[in-house]
Amino acid sequence: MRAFKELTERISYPAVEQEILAYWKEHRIFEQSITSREGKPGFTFYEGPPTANGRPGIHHVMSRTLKDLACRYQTMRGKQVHRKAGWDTHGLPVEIEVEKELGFKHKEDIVRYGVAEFNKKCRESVWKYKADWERMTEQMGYWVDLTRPYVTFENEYIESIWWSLKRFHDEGMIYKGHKIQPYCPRCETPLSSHEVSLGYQDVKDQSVYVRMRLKDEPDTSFLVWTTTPWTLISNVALAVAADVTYVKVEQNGEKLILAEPRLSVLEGEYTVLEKFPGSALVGREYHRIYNFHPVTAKAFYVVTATFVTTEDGTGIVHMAPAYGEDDNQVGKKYGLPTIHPVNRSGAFGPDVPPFAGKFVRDADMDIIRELKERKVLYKKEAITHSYPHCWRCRTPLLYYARESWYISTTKYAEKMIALNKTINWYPPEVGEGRFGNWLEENKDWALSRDRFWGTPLPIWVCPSCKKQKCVGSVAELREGTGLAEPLDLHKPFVDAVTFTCTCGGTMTRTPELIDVWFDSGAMSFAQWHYPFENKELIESGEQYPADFICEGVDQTRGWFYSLHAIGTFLFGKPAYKNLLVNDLILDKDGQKMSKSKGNTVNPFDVMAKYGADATRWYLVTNSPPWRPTMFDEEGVLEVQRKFFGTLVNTYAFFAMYANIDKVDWKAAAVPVAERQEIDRWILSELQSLIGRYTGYMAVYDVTKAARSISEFTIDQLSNWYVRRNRRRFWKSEMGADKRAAYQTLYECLDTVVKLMAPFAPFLADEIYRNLNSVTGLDPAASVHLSFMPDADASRIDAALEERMERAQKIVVLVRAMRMKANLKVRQPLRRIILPIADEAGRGDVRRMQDIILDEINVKEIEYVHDASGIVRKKAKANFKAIGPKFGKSVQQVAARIKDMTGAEIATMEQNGSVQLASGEQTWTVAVDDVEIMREDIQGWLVETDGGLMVALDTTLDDALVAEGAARELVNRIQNMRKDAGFEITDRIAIVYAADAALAERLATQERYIVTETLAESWTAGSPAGEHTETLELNGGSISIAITRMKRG
RNA sequence: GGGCCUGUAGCUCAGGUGGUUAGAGCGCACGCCUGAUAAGCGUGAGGUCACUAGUUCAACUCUAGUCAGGCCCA
Repeated sequence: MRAFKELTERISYPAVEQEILAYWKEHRIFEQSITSREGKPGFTFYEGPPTANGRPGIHHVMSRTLKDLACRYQTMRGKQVHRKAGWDTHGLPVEIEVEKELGFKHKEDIVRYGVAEFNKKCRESVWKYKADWERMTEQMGYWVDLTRPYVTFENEYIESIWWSLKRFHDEGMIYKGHKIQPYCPRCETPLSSHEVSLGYQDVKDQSVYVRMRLKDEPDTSFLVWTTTPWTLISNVALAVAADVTYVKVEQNGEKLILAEPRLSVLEGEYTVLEKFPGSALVGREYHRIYNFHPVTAKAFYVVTATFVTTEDGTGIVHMAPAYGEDDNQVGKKYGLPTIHPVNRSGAFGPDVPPFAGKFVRDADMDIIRELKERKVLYKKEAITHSYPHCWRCRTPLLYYARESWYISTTKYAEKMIALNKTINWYPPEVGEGRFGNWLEENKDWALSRDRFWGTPLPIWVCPSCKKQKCVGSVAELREGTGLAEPLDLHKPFVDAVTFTCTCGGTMTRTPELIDVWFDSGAMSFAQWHYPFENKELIESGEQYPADFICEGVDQTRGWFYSLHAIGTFLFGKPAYKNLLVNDLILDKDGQKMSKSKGNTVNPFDVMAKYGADATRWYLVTNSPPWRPTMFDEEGVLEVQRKFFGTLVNTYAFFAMYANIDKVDWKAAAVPVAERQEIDRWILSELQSLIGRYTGYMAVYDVTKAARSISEFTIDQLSNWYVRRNRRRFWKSEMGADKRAAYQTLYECLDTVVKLMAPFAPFLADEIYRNLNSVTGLDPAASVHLSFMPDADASRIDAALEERMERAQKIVVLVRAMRMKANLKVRQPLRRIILPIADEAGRGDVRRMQDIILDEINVKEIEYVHDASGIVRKKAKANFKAIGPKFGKSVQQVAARIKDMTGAEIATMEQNGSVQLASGEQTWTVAVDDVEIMREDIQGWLVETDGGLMVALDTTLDDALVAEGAARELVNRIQNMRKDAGFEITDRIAIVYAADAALAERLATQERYIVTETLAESWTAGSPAGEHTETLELNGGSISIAITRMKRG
């Protein structure tokens, strides 16, 4: 017969995990977890593709744990869960990496170097940290098919994207337009709004207050504030708020106009001359402060605008329509001219001679100096504000009017909003609030990028008739001329292809690429090369939509949006049904992790130290995933010690005795009804646990699901069931009772391990296989191939659970009293007294009596009747009941209830209600309106908990004292045995010398002492030898010597 | 400036359809157990449930506002 593997709590988790990984690999458990569910309902999961040219961090372990556990859980529920890995391979991050490598500073460097060669480098660079990613994925136990991933740069993937773009194009959803766009001068490309959102940073800028002199009022100036001095060169108007009060003040001989609430910006003394509303300023003209550009339209006057606030600045906002969305709107409204003297790399052109060739933000200081010399500058002030930066190269963005291709997402924003309401967001507020609001304010998707490494925008344009052709497949591309082989759908190869236009012109491809977010958002179908292959998969609904996706909250406007926007348009359905959001991982002090702060956590280190399971368990249980998690290594250690340690210990206890007893697992199960009450109790608790767990998992509350497992394991299974039942396992004869104990504990372990398997896949499998490889009760080769148990309501005995809880409470109360009376548990006591009136209540406790008495080392329970008069009772108002009943007078009633006499309480208990009079008033108070507190028993040590009361008889007689002393002595002798290094089976001889009184006392306990310590003799004499000790016991003194008997 | 979230014990977090003794773990103090034993367990101290107003017989819980922190967007 095979024996259970005897784990110890000194198990090396990382080492066990390595063994399990090898086992999984050898037996292809992951593959089996999918193939074994062939023909079963599917659970569709989409992997959000990471970029493999950055190192994986601890936050990736977080989101991958969540993804993994959801998929493992569904597999164990019998679903077939395909998980295709994916890699995001295009875009600026890759280009920037290569540019750095090649030492490039500007975009032209790439053109000089050669686009073909550059893209070849990008294609290689993408995989820079692939090995790290794969190692992390494997080690943490993230099951995903890495052998057949989707890769966004592959021709098939791009072809699918092109197919989708053609759908957009054919329906007139793609247009070319001008908009103010965030633009990265270093990368020389506009950024989409979701890219911008990735790069907000606090920066220190110089803000300036400048004077703009009124044309018709000498010595009077508008005081204007801006944080971007370089845009002053392009100023064409000023904006004020119509309904804000403005003032004209005199200061040092000049007059200034500004908003009244902003007077605090003035330096020094001033006198207010006039007050007027902003509307009074409309149309007033001023002298421009720079004259580089002639203008033809009317300009340099005051307008009103709603976005002007008095939060900062002066309440007078300078307008440069080329450089701001608001400014642009105002410019359009009033027909203002646009002055745009900045080139593609963000430098001033030759039309601004003093600053020509200078990067605009670098020109700020020069401009300020120059304005100061001309006395235009009133003052300057450093301000720190949040400003968007390029999400990759960290260059501050500029806002320009630029030409770009757009997708008209606004045309179907309503549909996106409607479909979003069908998606289950966890937590819901991200979907309703953050994502919902984003959809409500939907703007057209700026699709194009002026870069090199990415999916080319497959639109060809005829230069003569402007006709557009969108290519939607490779076959279509081949209809053109100039396509090189082998096929590569990237620049510059696709640029070489031309088509002959119906007008006879030669159509060439528009040079832009598309936003990488479109790449990843297209994965729902492009991962299957739809519609060129796998048409069925998508159209049958098997792989679209996803049942589940899970990423960081930063993806709200990124991947969550692009999936949704593309899916809604193409398929008219949402791309996913359930979405679990996870938030940031901070360091243990709540600081954001960053390389510069040096507070990042290396996932490999943590896993090497504590194992993947503990790391995963910690990340999931520490706080709900959608809340920021503070990562503290101490916490991982605690998981290991508390939960894993207890579980392993419980298993080890089971394995040790099961091996000794050679339990026959083929024997029929002892019917649950015939098992001891405590067995039925833990099995009932187990079913309740399954029920709770399943409920939590159904709503992706993985934190509560996992916490409920460890609470059960630690508090109920280990600290109560096992502790209370140890003796049953020691008992030598194997009977029905012992078998029941084994079967009960086995079932608990087996079930707990299944429940925890999605979270801690290694340890769960270790224990599962240790159990089932011996018993053969569950034949799966791995817990991950087995099935999740369902809660069996018929096995839940709520009354029993309640009884046990009561017993546990009584134990706690007695322990507290022992503590107060300074009576250690080793000292047996005569009795506790429980005032319980009704026979049913007494019966409940009686059924738990043995457990209670044994646990607290007390001889008996005495039940007293409340009416016996020794129990002093107090009444307390039950506000929930009397609140609605008495309304405003509730406080008076409550006060009266508090003063109820013993007689009144007795009357009420007898009749069900009682009349209470107070002053003029009389109320009828029913039993349910009142909580009866047992307060005291005359002359007894008492503890209460709610309605429960326990009194402890602390009187000691000689017999009890003797028993206590014997127990104490046994303990000391056992410790001496241990210190002496004796085997637990060694026999010993004891020689003792004690005070007369003590000796007499111990004489009655000789038999007990001898049995417990495996002593063959207990002799009065002169203790001597190697193992001798003297101790104080019950005020007496005793010396003891122990010697090991010869074996034989 | 807007949206969403958070603010409960020294720390990390629970909780409550509003009901008068607000919970756990860690840490701390004290102690216990010992045939799961380089583990385990208990008892205790520790909280004006961020602040202010309102609704209510009753607010830590609901409402409004304020303050602080986080994320996202301007």
